[in-house]
Amino acid sequence: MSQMQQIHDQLREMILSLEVAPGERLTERWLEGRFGGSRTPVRAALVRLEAEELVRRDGRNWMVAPIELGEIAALAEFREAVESSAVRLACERASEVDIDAVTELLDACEPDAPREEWHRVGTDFHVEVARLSGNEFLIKAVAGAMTRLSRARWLELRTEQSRDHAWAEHRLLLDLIRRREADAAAQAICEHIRDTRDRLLTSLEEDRRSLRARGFAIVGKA
Amino acid sequence: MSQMQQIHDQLREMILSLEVAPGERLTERWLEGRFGGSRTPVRAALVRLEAEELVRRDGRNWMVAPIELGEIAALAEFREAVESSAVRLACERASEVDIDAVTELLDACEPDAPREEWHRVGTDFHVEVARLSGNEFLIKAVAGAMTRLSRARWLELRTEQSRDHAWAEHRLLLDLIRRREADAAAQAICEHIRDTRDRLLTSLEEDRRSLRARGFAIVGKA
DNA sequence: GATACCATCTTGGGATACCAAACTGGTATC
DNA sequence: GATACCAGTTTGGTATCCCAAGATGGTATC
Repeated sequence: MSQMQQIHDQLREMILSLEVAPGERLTERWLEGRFGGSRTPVRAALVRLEAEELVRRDGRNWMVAPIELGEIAALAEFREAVESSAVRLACERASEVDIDAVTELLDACEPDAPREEWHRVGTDFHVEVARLSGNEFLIKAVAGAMTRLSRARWLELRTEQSRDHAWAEHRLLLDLIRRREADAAAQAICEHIRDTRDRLLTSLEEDRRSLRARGFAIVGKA
Repeated sequence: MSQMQQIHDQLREMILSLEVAPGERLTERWLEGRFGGSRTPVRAALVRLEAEELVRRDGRNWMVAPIELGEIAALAEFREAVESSAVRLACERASEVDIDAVTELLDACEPDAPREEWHRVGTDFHVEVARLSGNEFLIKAVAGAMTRLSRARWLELRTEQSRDHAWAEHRLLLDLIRRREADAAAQAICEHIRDTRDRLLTSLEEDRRSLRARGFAIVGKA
């Protein structure tokens, strides 16, 4: 694999895991030293990450994309559009075995699994459901949206109840798809998305001060 | 503006205007000579265009993205999801003056306007309608989808009737938005999208042979 | 005549050197 | 004391050089 790929993947991981703070400034020379490549692959990686909107230009400089509260509401709206359509198509097209595979994804998450695991599966679930639609554009749109939400979801302090609640919604959704109840499934996912949005916004708004103190740029208002 | 920007914009224009053929191989050194910059900005521009999926890797080489027939059907599905939601939100949120502005966009296109003009307005219309939703993600999704369709739309031989037909559908849609009839408007745009898809696929399938002869890679099947 | 192999050339990947613009800190002047 | 200005430093933008891998074409061998 090329160095550019490696740098891209590593920096991406650092951003998503909040190892580098949202809003933090990045210099090409620091990254050069950090990853041991020269500026050429570093810049290529930055350009790619810019396209994924994980990194942004601030004048002439680079910065890690801040978390924008206003974006979370808009993203929920977008997800409703895309995911409800994906779910409807999934009801028409998904095979039993493919649906079962997604169910197993949920089951694989033990109650005492580490937080990383829950976070990852919570993201992957939506992408995998989108994949049941068979439409590449819907899949990519969902994957992109979940990436954008990833850091906010990580910051959300999740109680065991709210986690169980979300998982119950996931299982309900899969059941509806399996029974090919398109309208109900679409409605279920829309409600789930709105639930998530509300929990995220409440949580971030509450913790905004302390997150700022950790150097995280949480900007805008819901 | 930086050279990278210039090269990016120029090459993008060349691709969208079919000045370079879909599927054509691009070498960094050729672009270097063509645009008068060095390889560094050329490569940065290519990476950006790759992110927009106008350019693609073919092994280690670069190529102009081919036109894929299978993509057109999937894109129509995606557009239905995104644009119908955008239109519904537009019915809730768009101001009269904003709707009027989009109407003027259509009116500005004289019957004897050059083909480029019709093509551009036909694309912009959908983006501007999406803009009425006020949701950045929906706007970007529509803009991206229209970009992906741009070259296929250009290749379509359009009769004056089919052009008038499309324009009538556009006007109908705006009227429905103005009257805040969300369901009807959403249905109208879905029908319009399906009409467009059918016309595109028919046209491309028919002309496939001659387009191939011009060196255009039209791959896959609908 | 076909095929396997080798020299050569092309091409993208990466490293580095240089430049210009922006920022920083300090100083001198009002 | 405030402000305007200047030198030094940092940083991204660009050009260019080197390298390894892959493509090419020609030749020798069977």
